[in-house]
Amino acid sequence: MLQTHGVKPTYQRLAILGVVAETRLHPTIRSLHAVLVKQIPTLSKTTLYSTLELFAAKGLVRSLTIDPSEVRYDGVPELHHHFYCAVCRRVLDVDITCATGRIGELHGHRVDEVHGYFKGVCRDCRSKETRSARRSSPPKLKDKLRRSPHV
Amino acid sequence: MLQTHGVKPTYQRLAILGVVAETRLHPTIRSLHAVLVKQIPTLSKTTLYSTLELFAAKGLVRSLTIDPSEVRYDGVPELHHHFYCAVCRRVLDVDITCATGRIGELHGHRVDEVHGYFKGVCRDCRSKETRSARRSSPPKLKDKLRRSPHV
DNA sequence: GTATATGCAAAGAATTTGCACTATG
DNA sequence: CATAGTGCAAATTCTTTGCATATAC
Repeated sequence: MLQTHGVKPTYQRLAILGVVAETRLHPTIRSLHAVLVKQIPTLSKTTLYSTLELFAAKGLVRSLTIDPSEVRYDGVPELHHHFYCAVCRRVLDVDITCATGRIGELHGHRVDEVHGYFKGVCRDCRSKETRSARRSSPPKLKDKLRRSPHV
Repeated sequence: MLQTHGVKPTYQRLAILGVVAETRLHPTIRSLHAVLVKQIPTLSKTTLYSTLELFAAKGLVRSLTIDPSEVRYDGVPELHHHFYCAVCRRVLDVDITCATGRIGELHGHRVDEVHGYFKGVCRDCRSKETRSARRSSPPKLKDKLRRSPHV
């Protein structure tokens, strides 16, 4: 997989690609580090940053800027779009194909990537919303869950 | 305009909304500050951050995360999508209406915002690309134009 | 006069860089 | 061995916060 894309398969890179490709949780650098350190105790975030940038350049992963505070990574090769829940901060896959054919050209610009970002409140969080929750004042950022769920 | 959205019209807010609403350059906090300080020398970035967060909450502007390094703001009320040029880092409007009707509901999730982000190289930068430019090594981030164009 | 808005300075957090060390072929 | 990958620590930059001052109704 790595060789076919011109990337030297090191121990770290294989482990990183494994996690990104098998999960659909759209991990962040931080969550990847938290998970992978168990397996590779010396793994640094520097390596994660450079490796994921390399993977993105080689088309092995896509980087998502749907979460305003952290970059998310997607290792599923099929082009698809995403939903971001402002409450639980999960990123979910959306399977509509609309606009995905626009890769190539648009208004004379060369289009390399198309990202469809839908933002709102996911089904799970909607059902948990209570009147008391709606009534409370908006949380400060540091009280919000800045940390996304594992991986 | 401000009163109708439940926002007290202060001097700063009027000036900020004026710039964001009249330009189509999708300004950042930094570029807004650079422009507005000429008119309001004491204007702080703190005020810009809190004001634009307020405007976004009231639906007066939309915040775009298409530029991975800075939040962009869009004051044009009509729903539209965006193109990001990886070379000159401009954000351009795109007039396709695809997926804009998805606001409301999707897979049971409540959708408040839809963002269509197209990324690539804009028409102007394509025509400027020379063989020597293509041959040069990728620039370091600090050598890239981190600063977006004015406003 | 009380509530809200503004602004400064400091803190917080994600990302990038410099450089030394290590592993790969 | 030479090249390329890794990792630590420091630096950079965007964003948020705490609190003091100023403004508005």
